Order: sequence, then C-alpha cells, then structure tokens
Amino acid sequence: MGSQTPSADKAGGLHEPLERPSSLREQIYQRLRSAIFSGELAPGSPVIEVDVAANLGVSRTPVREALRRLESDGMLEPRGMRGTVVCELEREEVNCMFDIRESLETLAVQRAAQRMSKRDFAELTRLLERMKKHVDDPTELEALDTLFHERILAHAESKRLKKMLGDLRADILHWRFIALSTTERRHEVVEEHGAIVAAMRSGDDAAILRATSRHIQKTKASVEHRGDIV
Amino acid sequence: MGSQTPSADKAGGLHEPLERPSSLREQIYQRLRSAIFSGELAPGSPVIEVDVAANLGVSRTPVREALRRLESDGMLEPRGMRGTVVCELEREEVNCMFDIRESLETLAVQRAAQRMSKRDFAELTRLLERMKKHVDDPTELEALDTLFHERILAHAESKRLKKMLGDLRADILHWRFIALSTTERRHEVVEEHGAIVAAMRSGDDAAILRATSRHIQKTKASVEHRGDIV
DNA sequence: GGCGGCTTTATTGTATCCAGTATCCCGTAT
DNA sequence: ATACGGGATACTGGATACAATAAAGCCGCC
Repeated sequence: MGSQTPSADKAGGLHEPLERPSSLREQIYQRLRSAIFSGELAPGSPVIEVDVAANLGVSRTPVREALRRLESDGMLEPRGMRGTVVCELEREEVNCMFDIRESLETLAVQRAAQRMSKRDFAELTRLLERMKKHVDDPTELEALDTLFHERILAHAESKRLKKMLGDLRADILHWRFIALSTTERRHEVVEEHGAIVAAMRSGDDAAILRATSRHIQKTKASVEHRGDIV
Repeated sequence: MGSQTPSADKAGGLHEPLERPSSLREQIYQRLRSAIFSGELAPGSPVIEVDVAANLGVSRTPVREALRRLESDGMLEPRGMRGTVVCELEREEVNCMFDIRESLETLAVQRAAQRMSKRDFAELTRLLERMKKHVDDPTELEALDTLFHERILAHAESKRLKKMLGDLRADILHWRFIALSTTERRHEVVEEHGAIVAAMRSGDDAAILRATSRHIQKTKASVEHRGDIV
C-alpha cells in the first residue's frame, strides 16, 4: 500500500527532499483516501472512474492511477469490469491491525534504540516534554504522537519498516484519534511514551517489547471498549 | 504493495473465482518485478515508460500503472520528472525484511492456530509429508513451502496480514530460494516446519513464537552466510 | 575562461478517443 | 411462469495526442 504518512505538523525536518505541490494523482489519492477513512465514502460504495473524474473536474487518467493504488492498498476492491467498491473494514480486522502494529513497532523501537545517539535521545525527550505540555489537546497530542513515532522510525533505518508502519498508522489514524478522546487515556499515553524511551535507554530488548506492547495494546483496548467506533 | 503471491502449482481449488488471462498491466507488473529480482534490471537502472512500452510493444498506459504499483511497492524510486530507477536493496535492508517477516509470521501462525480445526491441521500435516518427499528438489520444496505458509495465512483471517506477508515473501523469494540450495538446509527446513505445526497443535503462543522465530532466523542466517547473494 | 540565462531535450503528466466486456433489462418462446 | 436470447448500457482497458517540467547543454557576455 502506498502513501507517505500524512504527517502531522512537521514543517519538515531538513533531509527529506521537500514535498512538491504534488501531482493530480497524488491529490486524488489523498482525497479519496481520507474520504474513505472519514466514512464519507462508506464501505460498499461503488467508486466509478468517470464519476470521480467528473466530480473533481479532471480526466480519468490520474483517477485511474489513484484507484489502482488504493486497490493495491487494499482499500478498494476491483469488481471485474463493473467498477470498484470501498472495502469493508471489520472490527476484527482493525484489531489485527493493532496487533500487527504492535509487532512492527516493537521491532522499530528496538532497531532505533540500537542506533540512536545521546543527542537523538535528547531530542526524543524534548518531544516527550512537549507532549506533557499538550496533554489536554487531543489534536496536538496526536500530532506529537505521530511525530514521536516518526522520529523512531527514522532511526530504525529500514525503508520497508518505515513504509509498512507509516501506512498502518495512517490507516488506523481514525481509531488512534478516538483513543485520545478521554483525559485519562491522554495522560496514560504520555506516560507510556515515557516508558518506551526509558526502555530504549536501557537497551534491553525485552523491556522495549514490554513497554511498546503495553502502549499499543492499551490503545487497542481503549478503542475496543467504545462501541461507537464505526 | 501489491501482488498476489506468485503461488505455487495449485491448479486451483474450485471456489476461487478463476483467474482471468490477466490484463496487460498485470503482466507488465509481473514481468518487471521478476526482472528486478533476477537482477536483469540492476539497482540504479533507469526505468523509462516509453522504453518499456516500446520493448513490450504496448502503449504507455498499462506500463505506467505497473510502474506506479512498483513504486508503491518500494521497488522503484521516482526521480522527479526524470524517470524512475530500480531501488537499491542493501544487505541490511534484506536482513530487516527477514526480521519483519519473523514478527508477522509469528503473529499469523498464532492467529491461525487459534482458528484451525482438526481437519485443517490434517491438511497441513499432509503438506508436511509432501515436503518430506520432495526434500531433494529445491524448486518443488520452495513451492510447497510457499503453499504451507499460504495455508496458514488463509487461516489467520486477516486481509492486511495476508497482504503484508504475501508481499514480503514474494520480495525475498530470491533469497529464500538461495537458502534452499544446500541439502542440509532443506532437511532443516522440513524439520522446522514440523516444529511449527507441533507448536500450533499445542496452542502455546510462546512455543509458536520460538518455533517460528527459529525457522525464519535460520533462513536469514543461511542467506547471510553466503556472500554471493546479490 | 568562467558564469548566468536561454534553449533544447528527455521524460512524465493529463486529456481524449476507441474498443472490449460484463451486467441488466426486456421481449419472446416454451 | 420461467428460461433463454438479444440488445442497450455502463463501465473499464488500452492507445494516442498534447501539455508541462525539469535537467542538461549551449551560447554569449563579462
């Protein structure tokens, strides 16, 4: 599945080659993607090339490439020659996505811990401080959370891991955000991130596994609790 | 990233909706993909839409969709408006891919174990027998190995997991195959699969983790040994 | 001889056209 | 009534033509 993380505030660490205004197909891709997540395009809805093209006032060509990519992402399902439909995302599937994320995030944190310098740790700690400050603002906290995991991902030094986790995080953004809706959970989240950093400092893989698993599983649980998910 | 596992022999159980001769874009995708794996298209080589189209005698349209997909897979890197190039795949990246696979495969096996019936286990065991029979034929063994993991994936009941692992397995096919080049390793592989099934039968997640990790890590190690990889 | 700006060129981005194909609907015959 | 067949219809698949763009080359100027 493709997609650079939609990325929170991040006015851009220098290094990354600077995002260009992006082509039509990219914009269409993003637009459709978020339409699907927001529920504006409900599961089961047909997605027709010509319609999308007409609605957005572009030709079919860029639309098609966007659709192909969404198919490849598993968000759309091709229906033979009769259009594509938005895929269902069952509750169990979402649960599994959290489990997948647990596995991969653990791996990423472990790899990052092995590669980070003192300075890098200091940076993470600063991020932690910022999170503490914004513990009452779900939106800001989510952004910082994303930033936090992005920093770790950067240090994990694996394109593949970065891509997989980035996509996964983006795809469950909606639920992650829901998880931040209670004051209690927000405080927990900040604490859990602290625990992860502490574990990373210790360099103990088992400790990292514990801290990371706890973080993800509690997020998963806090989403599972609420019936009003989708 | 997209791609159904190339799938071994499997002349198709009835049920699956019957594979169509497949569109041009699919063929092009597969062709390019294998060209990249085989090294025919070396890392760094530019891949130009018009050239590919001309070589294959088709128009740019299907080629582009194939390229977009390969980009999304992380196999090609877009170079602004100046073509795309085949990505480097560093040794460390391959290592990481094995580690990712270890995590995900473990998860998949655990999920499958929880969901499989006696009959399903019997089927896996039969597969195991076939592997024992073909332990001297790397090609056949690889096919059976793929089939084995595919069966498990099917029982894990998660589209996302299936896709991620399927892609990953396909992308390291080359190396997995290399790993099967020695008689000794082939016998080990069969034994390791047996251990996985045994662990699944026990239903003990920790045991599954051990068996699966051992299998993947030994494969990884047997690849790492050989300097002649790429 | 080096340097800035114009031109050229290679390559992608987008639009449009035609062809193929699955689905649906309806008329007809059994 | 029901099953069959023949379009009409609504899409996608692929080809082609045209526009945009960024890198590289080139020329004149200093």
